[in-house]
Amino acid sequence: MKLSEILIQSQIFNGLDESSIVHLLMHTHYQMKTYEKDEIVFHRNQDLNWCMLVISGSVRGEMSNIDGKILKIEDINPGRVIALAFLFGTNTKIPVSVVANCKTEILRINKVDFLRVMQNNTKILTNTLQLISDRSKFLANKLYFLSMKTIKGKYASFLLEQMYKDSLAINIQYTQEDLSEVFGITRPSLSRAIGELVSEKIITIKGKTIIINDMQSLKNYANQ
Amino acid sequence: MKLSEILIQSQIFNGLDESSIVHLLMHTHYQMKTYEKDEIVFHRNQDLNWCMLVISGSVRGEMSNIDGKILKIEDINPGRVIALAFLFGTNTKIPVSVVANCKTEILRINKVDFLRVMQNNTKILTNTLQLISDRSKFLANKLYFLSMKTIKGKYASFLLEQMYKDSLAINIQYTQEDLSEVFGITRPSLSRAIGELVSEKIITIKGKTIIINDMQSLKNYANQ
DNA sequence: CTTAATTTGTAACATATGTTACAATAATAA
DNA sequence: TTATTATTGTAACATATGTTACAAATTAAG
Repeated sequence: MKLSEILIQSQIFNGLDESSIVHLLMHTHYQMKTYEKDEIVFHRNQDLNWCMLVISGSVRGEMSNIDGKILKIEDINPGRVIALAFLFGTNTKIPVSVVANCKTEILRINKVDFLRVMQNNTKILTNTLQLISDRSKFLANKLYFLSMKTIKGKYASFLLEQMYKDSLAINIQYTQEDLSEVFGITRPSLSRAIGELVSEKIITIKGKTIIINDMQSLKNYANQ
Repeated sequence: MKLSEILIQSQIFNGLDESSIVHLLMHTHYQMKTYEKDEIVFHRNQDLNWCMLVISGSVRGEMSNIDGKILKIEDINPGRVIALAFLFGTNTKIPVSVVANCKTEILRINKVDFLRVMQNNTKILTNTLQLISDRSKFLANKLYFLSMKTIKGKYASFLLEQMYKDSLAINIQYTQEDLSEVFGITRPSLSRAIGELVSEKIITIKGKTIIINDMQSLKNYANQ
């Protein structure tokens, strides 16, 4: 697949046609870089001067502290720019770490070059503005999720988000280990919380399927 | 004080001269609105379609849940735009509530008008980009602060931030009540944590002055 | 199908933080 | 100064979450 064909589907170049993208690439310094599974793309508090677009594979943004506690922020899949929301601030230190989930190809554009492109192209600029704004909202909601909810509340919110078409049976594709990192808690604590929801007869678990028995109580836990 | 004189010092119009600002105002629909102390400017999850610039007074951004838990995000003082980082996203719901700290005057510009102004003025646009980017970083750091640190760690970080010119004596102007809302915890818990830092001889308290006795241990708690 | 690896449940205990209530102290107003 | 209000310290207890360890169950690999 040609690079421009991938870029045409990216968030940041959304709305541009292929010829514009090809033209942009010709006048920009860029390079491709490949990361292996679990390779660190950059560390929290490192300076970042690249606009990095995921071409293939996947990376994750996460925070960890000295005690080994891990908080996974999100996965970043092809077509998305890494740390876009942090790129134009007054200092260049990035507040998250980014790690490759698997073998991943990343397109790197020099930050100054990217700034120039953005200022010359209204579409890219409004895309950027919208993307950063959405990211701020994402972070603010994450803040609420992480510091205002109990573990049962987090799991309840998660289930309600995963619901599809009002069906009360939800198929879960994440392990408890995955979820505990996203919730910023330990795995046994999550397991206990789920066990309590089951013994309160609010949910029933059948393999990878969760059935909601008592929607009202679940919503109360999720406080929504 | 004339409106344009205030705006010239605002973050968003930073770098523009007075005549440009006067010209902008002439071609924009705006209005002034006054809020009394503790009046709600808008609620979490409310739709916002205004660019709101604080002219005088002060408001605070906060989150609260059904159980009455309050998490104060920050104070917003004159010259700053409220919720700027959330204004350009794909949905218009704002993830925080904003409340007036005291009698506050706010300049409201219609969001569509503001978008037009921004697109016609590179300086305002780059200002906006930088401000939103800084806000994202602020939120991400807040996330780390709130979910990766213990209470003692939060207070230690707070003290280290408050240090001025390597002086080991710090003057605190906040009450424990204030701090507990910013830390997202209860006041007695904060008091206990501070008491422990004192009995561990890491800090000494003399009225509103805190003296750091053991910088290394304090930094360990702050994990930095 | 069998074995190995991963995932989950769970128990016993440790620790951090919340809750409530009240006294001690400090700051402010009368 | 005195009275009032705001702030802080603190105790006793409740609850939520972390820690460690291991067995049971499930899934993947040979």
